[in-house]
Amino acid sequence: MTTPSRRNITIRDVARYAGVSTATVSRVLNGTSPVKDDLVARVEQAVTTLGYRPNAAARTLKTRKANAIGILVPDISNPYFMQIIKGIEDVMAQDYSLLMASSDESSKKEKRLLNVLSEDRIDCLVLATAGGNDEVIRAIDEKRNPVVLIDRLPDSLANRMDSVVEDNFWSAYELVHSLIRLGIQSLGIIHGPMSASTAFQRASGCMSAVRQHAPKLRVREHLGDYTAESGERAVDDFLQGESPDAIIAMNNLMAVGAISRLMKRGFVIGKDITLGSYGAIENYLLIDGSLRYVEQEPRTLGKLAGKLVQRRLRDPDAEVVSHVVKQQIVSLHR
Amino acid sequence: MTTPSRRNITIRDVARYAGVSTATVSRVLNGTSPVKDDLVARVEQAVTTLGYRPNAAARTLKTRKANAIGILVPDISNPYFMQIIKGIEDVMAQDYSLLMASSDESSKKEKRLLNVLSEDRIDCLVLATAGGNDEVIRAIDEKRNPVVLIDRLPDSLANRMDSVVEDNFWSAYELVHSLIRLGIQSLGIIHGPMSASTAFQRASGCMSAVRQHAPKLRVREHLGDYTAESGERAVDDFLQGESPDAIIAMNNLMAVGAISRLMKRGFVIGKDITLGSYGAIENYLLIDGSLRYVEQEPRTLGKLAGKLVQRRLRDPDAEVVSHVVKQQIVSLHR
DNA sequence: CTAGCAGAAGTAATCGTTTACAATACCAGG
DNA sequence: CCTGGTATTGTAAACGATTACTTCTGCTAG
Repeated sequence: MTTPSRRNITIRDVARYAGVSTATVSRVLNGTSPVKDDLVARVEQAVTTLGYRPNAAARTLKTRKANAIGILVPDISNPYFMQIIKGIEDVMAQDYSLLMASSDESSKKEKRLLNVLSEDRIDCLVLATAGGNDEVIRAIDEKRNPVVLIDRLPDSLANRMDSVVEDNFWSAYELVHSLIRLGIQSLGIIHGPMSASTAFQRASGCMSAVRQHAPKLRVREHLGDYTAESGERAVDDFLQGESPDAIIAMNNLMAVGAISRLMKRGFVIGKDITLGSYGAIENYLLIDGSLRYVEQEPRTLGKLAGKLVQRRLRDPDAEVVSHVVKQQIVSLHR
Repeated sequence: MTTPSRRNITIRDVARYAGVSTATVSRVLNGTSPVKDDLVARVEQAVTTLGYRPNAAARTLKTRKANAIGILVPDISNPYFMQIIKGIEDVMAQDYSLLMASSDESSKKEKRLLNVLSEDRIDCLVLATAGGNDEVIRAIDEKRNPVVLIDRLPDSLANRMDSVVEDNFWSAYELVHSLIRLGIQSLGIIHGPMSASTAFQRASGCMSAVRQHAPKLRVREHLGDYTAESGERAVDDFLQGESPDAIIAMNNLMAVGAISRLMKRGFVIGKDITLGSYGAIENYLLIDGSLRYVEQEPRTLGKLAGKLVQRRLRDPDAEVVSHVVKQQIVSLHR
């Protein structure tokens, strides 16, 4: 019905109803200092009968604690980030609300969201940056509230704030290396957008493995943007010429796009062509064919980030921590 | 670094720096009333050099507008709800922050989150309820801020607040009907948890179709909980006895579980057994085999919800709107 | 018997905005 | 040159909590 009855019940109403002062009500509610049992009872009574709920804005204004943490990721519909968020939730959600936003891999949108989030509505920001906002981010971390970087770590921010990232270089290196050991002669690599630090590091890892272990490997590269569509386009691109022995996609979504395109074109994955992916693919167990991928464990990563947040909130001056988590290379067969 | 320099820049600092009153600064910032050009310039100058950001809590306290909307769903990692959120974002995100939370299909957790969200931190709540909190929800809608129900619509809340739901009964009916027309003799149905209104309505639809079109159909039912694991258990359950001609799962995740289990057991979907699902399955195009499902279009649903939110915010006393969107039955073959 | 103190409750200032209201300046008409 | 209006700007009171500080008990120890 959404009826009026505007003007909410305030702590004053409760105080009046219980015949005590607002200070006492506040103390009962927060347990900040002892209150006689009978008064406690009267206050609690009043709270429930009036249906009082404290006003978060007022409390935040006064205490400078928002009891919320912000999470800003490039693509909230990507299961990878979703799992990270779940991980953070695992650790934080009892005491904090999570304010989430998605930049859609756009620096501009990210900037807008960063500005909104830094209007004192959160206590800490967990951020996987789309890139291009290093200055703003640094300013937020220094002036507003601590930032914990996840997944993406631009050089200019490294060691200036807490972070949890993967060993992208190493994992990509190992992934390519493992394909090389299979004896492939040609390889197609689908890169992510170079504005993302992960894409850049993974690309370096790939190239390094090639240089070191198979300098004569015929490599073709396609610059994607971490979306499934760009994975499809990459495959179309590669299949223009002689089809490569193997294709690797530098994130899960592009791998999905690639697989779907390959299957549509009649390839049997793991037989006609070898496929590698940085990151697991949801429901991949449903597919016939084999896949080699870097196992990312985003939920663990999220938990780590959550712990860093807690630590940082507890002690704002603790020294900066940078976690670099190592991944496994996994082979899946059916 | 997270250095101190605590005490943020306030509107007072800006006013002082620009040599005007706080009222003028506020007016420049919000464009609420005309200000002479030179003052505007000086204020803007001050804002940028000082790096001023308004304090959202103070503004919310004063204006009673949080510029945020809350979204509470039973499972934020389910792509279905994720797409709904995307849809809401499409419509709302320019002007509002989205505060999201997941109840994990638990009434208790939902209640806690409802309480937190209703502490005046949002202007409107979009809710897919896990069930069991009808009273609390009604109170929030009446006393705190408007609620728009999505996906789930408990009877006791129908017509009391805005809603966007699917025609669950009809869709489930049609899905079963379409299988019956294939000439199946036996059917396994994997239900969702009856605390969810959708599960109940879908179950009714299924049963009604059976009664009406194939009263002699051998039906077996399994009570799941909308998770993939429960889909797997259901298949195990069904395969204890004589395996049914067809199995349908009443949501996407349970269908994923069922498919995965069936494939593991060597069934070729669409050949050895017919599969139906309420809701599409991400990346299903990757699978060999055919599937018949109810196409849900969650993103559209989210957009509709977003529009209702906007309308409700514009006019709190507008009459209650209930959208019931119809679905298509889709057949997918490979 | 009273000073002193601890415990419990109340008073009122404060957080950073917005905005009703007051004040001021400027200008035209008489 | 004064009056009344309009256009800007300023002053200060809210919004609803928390909390430093004050006040008021009642009790104990000297």
